Amino acid sequence: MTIQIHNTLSGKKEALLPIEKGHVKLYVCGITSYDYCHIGHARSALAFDMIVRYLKYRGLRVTYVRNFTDIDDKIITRASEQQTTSEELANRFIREFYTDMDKLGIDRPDIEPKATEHIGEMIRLIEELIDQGKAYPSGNDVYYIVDSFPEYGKLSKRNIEDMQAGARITVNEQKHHPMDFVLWKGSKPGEPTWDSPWGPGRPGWHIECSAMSRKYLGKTFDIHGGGQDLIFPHHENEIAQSEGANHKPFVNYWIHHGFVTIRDEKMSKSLGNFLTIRDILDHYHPEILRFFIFSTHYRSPLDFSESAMQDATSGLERLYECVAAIDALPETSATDVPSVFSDEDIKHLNGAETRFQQAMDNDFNTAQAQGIFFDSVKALNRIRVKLPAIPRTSDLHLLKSSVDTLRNLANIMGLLREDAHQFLAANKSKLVSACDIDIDSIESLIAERYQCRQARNWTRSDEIRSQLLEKNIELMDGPEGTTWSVKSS
RNA sequence: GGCGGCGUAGCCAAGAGGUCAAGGCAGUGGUCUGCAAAACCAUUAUUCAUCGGUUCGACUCCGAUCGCCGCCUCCA
Repeated sequence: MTIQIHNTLSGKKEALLPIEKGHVKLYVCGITSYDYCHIGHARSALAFDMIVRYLKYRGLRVTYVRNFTDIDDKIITRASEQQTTSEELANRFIREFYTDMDKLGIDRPDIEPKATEHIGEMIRLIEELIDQGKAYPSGNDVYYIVDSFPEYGKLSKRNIEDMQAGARITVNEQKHHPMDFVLWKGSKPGEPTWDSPWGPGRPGWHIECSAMSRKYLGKTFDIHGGGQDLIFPHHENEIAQSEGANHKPFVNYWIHHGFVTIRDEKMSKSLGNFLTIRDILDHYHPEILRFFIFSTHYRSPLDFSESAMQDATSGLERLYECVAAIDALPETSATDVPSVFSDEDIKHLNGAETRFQQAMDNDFNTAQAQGIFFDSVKALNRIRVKLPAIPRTSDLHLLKSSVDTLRNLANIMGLLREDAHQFLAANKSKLVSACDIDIDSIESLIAERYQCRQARNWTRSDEIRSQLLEKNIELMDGPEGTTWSVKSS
């Protein structure tokens, strides 16, 4: 069984066959660093984090490169607005990016090149293109000759004529052809500049990825990824530059993930529906965001809403409740009682990892994989409630090893990493802070109710129950005493 | 206008030419409980936007229609 990946280039799922056996080379377009990251950036980083973890779990070596665009028009504009330099602004938001990524528990890529540290490589690549007659200087700029690359449009499945018919291309007298795109921009006074054979200037956006991927991964590598909006023009232009200069296929598999929407609209600042990662992390545990993001396949659109996050919270808590309950069980016990496992339970639990792999092999279907987690939880809970007061030791072992497997698989999506008991307690205290009552009052009411219950004073006992319920606090009487939780509205 | 994608139960979301259309959330009935909650058991789409076609057989393939979304300008 091989891993199947949906390849944007072919529009089909294809078996992943790395160029170098057992070693996948992956390049992902990272952020342009001029503002705080939003939930869409989180989805991107999370999707590739999951993909890298899964590839590694499947025994592959991965070299993962993700760049920072730290020079570009937006950065220059924002820097001047804030009366700072592009460099300071870009570095500041790279630090903020790391803060967010760390909170989300995202592993660092192996190499994180910055555009400004690879100006030389870009200039060299542009020179190669000019030498081959595929680019031309014009004014202070250098442009790529789109007509020199007959396959232009093969990734985004469009052709030059159709796009011109769209007539949304800004007129630029410097260009010989309206579809030609800039490789090097001559700088205006006051802008950051680098010396080049064409005078002082800075690189165009697309050239950095061609130059940096070639440097770190070679002329042809396995996977290139990014958001769906990058297919055109960014990735199309990268192909034109790289294949134009190298005369070799640039990338074998293109992976593009879908957008995060809010009320079914793409996030944008102009619509005012822009949510930063830190906005969300103020209200939700990072694993809840991860659970939410992985509840939909990475290529589908994902609509953010409070109620969707509420569902994700409930779902993740269900997983953690199960883990916490089994963690609380003793390690060993009597050995001579009969097992409470049914053959079906055993089959279910033992087959979980295989079914997980089948789901994930199929273009990283995390939504389906999550369903398998719940199947395991259901089996685990079913067994747990059947456990006698003194259970069979081998039953305990089987429960605990199944939970280990569950944790191990969930970890690929960055889930179930926390101590289950602590996770639930932390979530509870976060929720209770939104309620009109504090933990001490809850505890003292529970103590009072305990006395009432001892005295079989059910009237007062129920009074306390409903009194707390009004504050959204739900009581649960168990054999070990009364516990409470915050009711999800 | 061009290109791409989507339309599956109250909501979210997998699946895929052929025994029962995953799973989650919500709901209902039951077990448990002094009463509850959680958990467990049972139950909730004769049907996969609509209409045609291919096929022994389609929700899954093809075509058309309707609706929604994205890209074509910076964008994850």
